[in-house]
Amino acid sequence: MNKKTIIRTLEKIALYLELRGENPFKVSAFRKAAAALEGDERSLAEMDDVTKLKGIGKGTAAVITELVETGVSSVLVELEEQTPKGLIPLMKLPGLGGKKLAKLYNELGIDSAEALQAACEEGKVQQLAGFGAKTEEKILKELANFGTRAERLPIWQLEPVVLEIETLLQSIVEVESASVAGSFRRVKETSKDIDFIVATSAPQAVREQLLASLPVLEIVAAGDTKISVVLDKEEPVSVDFRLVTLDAYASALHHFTGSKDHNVRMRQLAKSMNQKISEYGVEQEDGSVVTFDSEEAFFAHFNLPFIPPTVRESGNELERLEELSQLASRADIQADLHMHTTWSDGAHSVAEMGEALIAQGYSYSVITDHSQYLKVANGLTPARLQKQRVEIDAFNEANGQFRLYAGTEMDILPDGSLDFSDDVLKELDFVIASIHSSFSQPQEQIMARLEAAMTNPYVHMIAHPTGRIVGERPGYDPDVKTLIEWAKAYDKILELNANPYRLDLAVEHLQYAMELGVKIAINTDAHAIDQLRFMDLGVRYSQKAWVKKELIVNTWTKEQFEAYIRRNK
DNA sequence: GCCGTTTTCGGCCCGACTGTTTTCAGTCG
Repeated sequence: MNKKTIIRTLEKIALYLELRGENPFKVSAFRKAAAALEGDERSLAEMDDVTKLKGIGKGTAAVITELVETGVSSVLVELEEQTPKGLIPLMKLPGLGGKKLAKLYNELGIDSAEALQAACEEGKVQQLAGFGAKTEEKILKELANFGTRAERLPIWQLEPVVLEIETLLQSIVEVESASVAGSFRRVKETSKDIDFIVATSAPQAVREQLLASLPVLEIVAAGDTKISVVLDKEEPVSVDFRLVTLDAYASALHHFTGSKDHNVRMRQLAKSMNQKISEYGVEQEDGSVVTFDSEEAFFAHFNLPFIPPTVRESGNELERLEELSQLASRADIQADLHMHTTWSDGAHSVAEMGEALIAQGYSYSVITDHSQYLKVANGLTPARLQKQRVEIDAFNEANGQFRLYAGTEMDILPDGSLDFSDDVLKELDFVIASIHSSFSQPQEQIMARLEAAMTNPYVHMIAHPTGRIVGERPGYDPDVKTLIEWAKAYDKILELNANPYRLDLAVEHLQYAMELGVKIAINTDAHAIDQLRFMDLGVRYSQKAWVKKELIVNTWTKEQFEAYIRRNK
C-alpha cells in the first residue's frame, strides 16, 4: 500500500463526510491527517508510529493501519455505499457545499446533476428552508456551464492576464498600491483564479474603472471590499480584487497570498502570543489593531524573517527559517545562459538581445541559437555558427565590461548522436544539449540520448530536461533521478527553464538535485526581448524547491563562470 | 476527529458575501 493511496483515501473520506453535512471540524481532521502524511518526507515503512505525527490520532491511524494491512478502508467502503456517486461532482458546483447537498439529497432525493436540474426546473428547490428563488436560479445557471470551464489554468495562460491587469491598475489614479496575491504570487503551476490586493481610499471609483476597463464576461460579486469577475479570455479567467485601505494593505496582501496552511500556522503562532491575525491587521490583547507598512514588518512583528510567498505552502517553512538566506532572488542573477536570436528562430538580433541583457543588469550572458538539425527553427550550421561569432565579438568590443559568450543549443538527435562534432563544440564558449524530437521513444532510448550528451566533455548543460509543458504534456519521460545522478557524476548543469510553458525541471526534481548538490542554471530561453522577464518567475520558482544560491550557476560572477566553462579546455 | 504547561472537554483561523433571513447559515478563500 503506497502512501499516495492512503492520502487519497483520507481525502475521499473527508469529502464523503462533508457530503453528509458532518461537523466541519471532523471533516478537516481527515484532511489534516492526509496533509500530515503528505508533508512528511519519510515513506510509510520508515514511520514506526503514525500517531506521533501531529494531526493523526486514533481514528485516522485506524484507517491507515487497516489500509496497510488489508488494502481497503471499511470506513470509506461504508461511506461509499451510503452515498450516491452522482453527488460527488456536484461538490464542485459553485455555491453548493456539503450542507446544502446533504439537504437536497435527504429531502428531495437529489443524487445527480440531472435530478438537480429537474428539481430546479420544477421549482422544488426554492421551497426548501434555506433555499430560495435566487439560489435555484443560480444553480440552473451553474449547471449550464458545469464541466465546460477548466478548473485550474496553467501559469502561462494567467501570466499575460496578470501583466494586463497590473498595467491597468497602475493607470488608475485612485490606486495607491496594488499587487497580485494568491497562488499566482506563490508561483504555483496552475491556479483556480487570480487575486489582486488594491490599496485605495476611493473603492467605488476603483470598482467602476475596473469594471469599465476589463473584458468582463460575468460579475460574480461586487461588494465594498471585494469584486469578483470572470474575464473573457481564451479560457474564462476568474479574478478577485480586494479593496482595502493603505494601512491594511500589507496584512491583506499576506492574508490573500496564503497558502491556507501557511495562514493557519501564522494564526496559531499569533494566538500563542494572545494576538489575532486578520486581513486587516493584528489584534493585540487589549483589542487595539496593529498594522504594517510591508510584509517584512508584518513578519518582523512575530520575530520572523521575511518569508517569500513562494515557500508559504505547508506551514513547514516556519521550521526552515535558517535556510531562507540561501535562497536566490532576482537581484542575485548575473546572467541568462539560454536564448535565441534572428540567427535561428528568435525575434531580435544579437546586438538587440545584448543591449536588452545589459538593461537587465547582467554582467554576462550566452547566445545559444538552435543547431542545424532543427530546420524548422532555422538551426545553424558550423559555418553560420562561425559567422555569428564574428557578430558576437563585435558586440563585445563595443560594450566594455559586459560579456556575451558564444554558445549553442545543440540537438540530441533521435539516433543518440549529437548535432555537432567535438571539433565544432570545443570552439564554443558554452554548449547546451537538448531534445526537441522523437518524444515518444521508449525510456531506454531517451536515456541513451541523454547519456551521450552527459558524457561528452564539451557539453555544459542539459536544457529543459524533461520537455514537459505545464498542464499540457508530460514531456519525453526520462528517468529523471538517474539523469540527476549523471549530472552529479559528470559535473554538468541541469536547467531550470524559466519560461512559464516549461518550468523544467519541476520542483520535485529540483529537490532531488539539491539533495545531490547538482548545479542548476535558471534561464529564460527567450525568443524575444520581452521574454527576458521570465527570469524573475524562474528564480521564484527555484525558491519553491529551496534551491541554494551557490548551486545556481548564473548567480556566479563572470570569473567563476569562465573557470567552469573552460575546465575541459 | 484531534489536541492539551489554562489537559479529557471544548475549542478548532478568520472574515466577506450572498441569500435567506428578522439575526443567521452556508460557502468561499
